[in-house]
Amino acid sequence: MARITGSNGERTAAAIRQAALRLIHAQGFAAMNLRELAAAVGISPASLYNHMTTKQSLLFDLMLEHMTALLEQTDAALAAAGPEPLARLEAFIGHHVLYHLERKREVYIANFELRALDQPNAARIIGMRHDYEARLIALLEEGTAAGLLSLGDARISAYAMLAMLTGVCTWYRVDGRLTRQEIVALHTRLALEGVLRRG
Amino acid sequence: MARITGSNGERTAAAIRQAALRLIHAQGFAAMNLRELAAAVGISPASLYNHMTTKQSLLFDLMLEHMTALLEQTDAALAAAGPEPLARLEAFIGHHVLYHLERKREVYIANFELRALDQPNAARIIGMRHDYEARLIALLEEGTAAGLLSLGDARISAYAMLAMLTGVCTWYRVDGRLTRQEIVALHTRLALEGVLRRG
Amino acid sequence: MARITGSNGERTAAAIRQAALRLIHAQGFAAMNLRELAAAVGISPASLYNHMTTKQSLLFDLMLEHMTALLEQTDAALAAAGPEPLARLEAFIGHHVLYHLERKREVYIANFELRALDQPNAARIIGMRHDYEARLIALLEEGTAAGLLSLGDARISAYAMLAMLTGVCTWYRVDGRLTRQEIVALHTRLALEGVLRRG
Amino acid sequence: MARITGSNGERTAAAIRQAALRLIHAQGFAAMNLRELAAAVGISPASLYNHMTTKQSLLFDLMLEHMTALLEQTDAALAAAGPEPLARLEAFIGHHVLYHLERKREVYIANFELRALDQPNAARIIGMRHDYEARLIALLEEGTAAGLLSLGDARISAYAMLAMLTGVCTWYRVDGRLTRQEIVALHTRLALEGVLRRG
DNA sequence: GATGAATGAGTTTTCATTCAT
DNA sequence: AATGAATGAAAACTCATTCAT
Repeated sequence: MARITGSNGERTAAAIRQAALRLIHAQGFAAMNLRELAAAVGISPASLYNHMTTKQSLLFDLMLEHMTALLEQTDAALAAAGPEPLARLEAFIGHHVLYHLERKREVYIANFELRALDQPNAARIIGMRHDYEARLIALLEEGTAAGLLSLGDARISAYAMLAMLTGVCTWYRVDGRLTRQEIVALHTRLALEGVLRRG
Repeated sequence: MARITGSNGERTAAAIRQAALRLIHAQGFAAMNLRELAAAVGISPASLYNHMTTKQSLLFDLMLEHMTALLEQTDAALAAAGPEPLARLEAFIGHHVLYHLERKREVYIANFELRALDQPNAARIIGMRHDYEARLIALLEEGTAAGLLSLGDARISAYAMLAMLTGVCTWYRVDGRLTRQEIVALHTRLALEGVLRRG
Repeated sequence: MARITGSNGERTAAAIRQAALRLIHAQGFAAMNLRELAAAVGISPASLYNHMTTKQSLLFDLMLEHMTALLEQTDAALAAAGPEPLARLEAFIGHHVLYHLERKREVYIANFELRALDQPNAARIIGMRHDYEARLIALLEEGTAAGLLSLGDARISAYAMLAMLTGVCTWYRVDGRLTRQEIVALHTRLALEGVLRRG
Repeated sequence: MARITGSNGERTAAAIRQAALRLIHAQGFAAMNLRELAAAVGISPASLYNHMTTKQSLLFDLMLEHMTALLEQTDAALAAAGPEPLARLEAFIGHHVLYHLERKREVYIANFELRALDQPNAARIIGMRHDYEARLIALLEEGTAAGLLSLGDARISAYAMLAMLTGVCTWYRVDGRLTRQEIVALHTRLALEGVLRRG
């Protein structure tokens, strides 16, 4: 008999993912233990294994889901932005900041728990991250080619911009002083001013 | 009779600190185990305890030494820069990047292993970090008051700048393509352009 | 679905308690290690922790169970003895000796491992022991008030009697020369003669 | 060059013995560690080994010294008491109580840390203890032969008396309510009444 | 799908002891 | 006689994982 969508099993699996995101973000993957995770979900440690294969695979699944979503949504945002280089760069920045505000835990984990991944898993995530960085580098090069930007070095500039824009994950609080739009605007300016070519 | 300076004891203690920096940076504090650390130093795990009290205190000592040095050296750099707001801001940025290039492991650890500290220890380090951030915020405010800068928000701008400038720790390699001076120059421009007031 | 009574879990827990009594009695709490205990039960050291929280709590549980039983059974024996002071004193002595013959290990542990308990745990057991001593002191005072006993000091006499009567734990063997009844009779006489008032 | 009596070495050795008595009595031999002992004496753990060979031998030496003194002093007390059986029994009891009041820690240790001794050491101390018990058993048998005492069983009576008389170690405080003479008198009566033959 | 019980391998830390100085 | 540093062995306890039910 087929189980209906949102069945107990699926709900438990989702709860595990949510709790894992919270705990890994708060304590780090190595410091999170499965007893805690199980307790946070309200099941026994043994039951966790009905929904995941190993602790390692749980981490990998979380990261993979995040990187996949990030790449897809970024491509969608760029597609919607049209062909103009500056508009595309702004679209990238805007999407990056918004996504990072909304999914700061996934982002943090994907950035800082890479070292906790086994080799094949790590390689896969690193590859996706390179893909992502490549999109920004390409945008910077397009802009430079179009005479709109001026940079010392496209790769290093891209890294610096990503570090800055990703920094929001560190301090953002949903109930903070600034609205998301203000944060996006502020960061867009901070990022763009550093690369715009001046008359 | 006093032991000679540079005795085996002191050398061992220094070797432990160096190895700990390397291992914690590479794997994270929770994932580093004391067997590994001892092996890296060439002593037995038990001998570690002739030079530290607990694993936790080792981490704290490493962080405290770093934050103390960072604050002292920053103050020295600002003192040397004289009174001019822009010169002072540039001095801060330049020192920050250089320090972070040279001590990327300490920096990385101090940023990402805060969660591994016990409460009282964490509070102390967080306090020092606030002191550091406060210096940049003050510089931004001085510059704004002097009509030289224009920012959306001093605190958020400071955070964004620090995130960007600290990002070098992530990818910097001693034998990389760019010289330190190039990296400093590149980041100084990226950071300053975002906040300078335009005619 | 509820687990059946006497399940493996309960049986294991009981086996741990029995083995712990034996080992602590033979070697002392500090000298007993959990490897030995686990081996005696036939499980791995890690499995011990499915049935206890810490080594310390194991000791406390053992002592608490014993003191609770001792107080309850003593009260039952006194209740059964009726109101006559001498009969009550004899009932106390008889019960004390029999209980101590039967549970010599618990008694020994409760007497000599108090120092191994953490402060709050120790205070609780010491309180129960005072309750027990208070019952004998009260009996001695009743007997004195009724003109049946004559003592130098009720408290010291009670301590001396308890020391003597508890001494059986030191040398008693189930297969020894004397029957329990003989041992009880002998000690009742030794104890009573020292306090009876004479014509 | 010969060292003068009371030299530093001897004083340290004596301090170690005193501190060891205190710590073993308070915590038990297995629970006392040599770091603590060294700290109590004010030297380093390594220095302990200039005055003892092993932790085990320290315990044995303490016990041996005590048992030797106990046997010698008992014999002296009996010799002084003359030939009369009751006088000798009283002398034994009086001496036992006084000695146990004065050296309660040695006594306690000798009684309860036997299990911590290695086999050959344990056998030697147990032998001396049997010698001591034999003296009381002999006194009880002499008294019975002389028609002065009446006992159910000389050995068990001796054990019970020793347990009672040794009990003072448990609660005696130098600054307590009763004088030593009162404690001796009280225990002499408690012990004798239980065994005296009645017309 | 859930779980109590079990476990091998590992963790940090302690300990008695040694030894060069 | 004293000690800082070192250490093998062991301690209590934790952890991810398994499995019968």
